[in-house]
Amino acid sequence: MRVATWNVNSLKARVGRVEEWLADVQPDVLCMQETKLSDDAFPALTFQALGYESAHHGQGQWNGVAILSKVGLADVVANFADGRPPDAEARLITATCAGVRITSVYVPNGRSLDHEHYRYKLAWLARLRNHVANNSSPLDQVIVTGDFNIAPDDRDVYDPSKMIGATHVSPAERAELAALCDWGMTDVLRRFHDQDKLYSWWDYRAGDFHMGRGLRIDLVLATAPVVARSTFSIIDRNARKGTSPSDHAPVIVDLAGA
DNA sequence: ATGGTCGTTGCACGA
Repeated sequence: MRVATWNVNSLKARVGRVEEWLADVQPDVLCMQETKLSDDAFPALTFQALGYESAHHGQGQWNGVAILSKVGLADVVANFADGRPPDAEARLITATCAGVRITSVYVPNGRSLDHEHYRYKLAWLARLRNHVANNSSPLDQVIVTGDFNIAPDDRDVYDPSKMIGATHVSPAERAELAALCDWGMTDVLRRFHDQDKLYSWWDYRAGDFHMGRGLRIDLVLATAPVVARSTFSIIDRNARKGTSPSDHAPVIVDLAGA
């Protein structure tokens, strides 16, 4: 079973690239972020023609998350399932695919440490942890994947000195991510690759992709039963090349068995 | 020299 995540930065602008990539890589499950579509505008038929069921939680213009699956898509829950008023922004969707409870997340960017949006980011991360802990056990097969807008470690940053005082690396947001991992999840790519310079996002400007200036902020977190099945993981940086790419590359994880 | 692009929308702003 091949599971992938990709922040597509507008599915309307990217649907051709996504179709091409699906045909090439053949994931069983693809979690997408930043579809920037209303549910009405989501191209479900396009994905159905490629053999995928889909679930989308969108708001139009901004945000928007989706899950595509060839291996079943059950018990779909849009937004948080914690009994509190729903988050105003469309940033997570959860479904069960072949026995794995999978959440596609688009964590708030934060903008800057002194911005209201950064407080929203931290509160959102705490709520995500609560959502996961209250709806699943670390002994279950659980994946939380997407654009976390957090670089877990300085290895995941092209130049840590340029990120001092910035979002994506602050101790508070890294602590939130660590707390989710402490609950029982592992950053799967790091089970297979220890080295630095593995990035999943590069700014469109200044030739950052070509110059190797990126961040690893798109993560696949999984509980131990999923990690035990994992056989391979890679960031597909080829998908960042060519005409009209997203500014993010997909991250792929392969699992043994169904 | 501290820029640079893309997406949304609409002539600015978010990432």
